[in-house]
Amino acid sequence: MPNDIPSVPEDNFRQRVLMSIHAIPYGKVATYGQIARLAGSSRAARQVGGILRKLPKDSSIPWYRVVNRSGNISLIGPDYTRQRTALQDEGITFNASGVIDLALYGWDPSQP
DNA sequence: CTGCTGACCCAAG
DNA sequence: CCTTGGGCCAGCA
Repeated sequence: MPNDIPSVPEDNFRQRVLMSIHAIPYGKVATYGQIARLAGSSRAARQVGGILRKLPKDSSIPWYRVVNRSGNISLIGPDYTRQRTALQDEGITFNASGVIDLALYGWDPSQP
């Protein structure tokens, strides 16, 4: 059983990824794998990052609310700082290792 | 069409 | 805890 979502195959994967990210609530974060799953391709976590890389700067999408499985920011350099600052502005805290506590700030789509 | 790439993830050791 | 190795799959040259 290879796939998760059989229907709506016409939808662009990209569009659904962006939609899923847009649904992340303020003050919460989601992982790349989580977004991939929500977009219908549970194993396309890598692609999520690829899409975000190409994202326009003036996008209304909260790209910074996406982190990797360990609760860490995958970006490097100035981009790392930009994302971290944006998250801290929403009240999200990092531990000494620069890791977000996903049990605390991880988004659970089934919870309002 | 083929091949390489990567803001990832997981299981083993 | 860390390191390896393999898998995945949408873009892009």
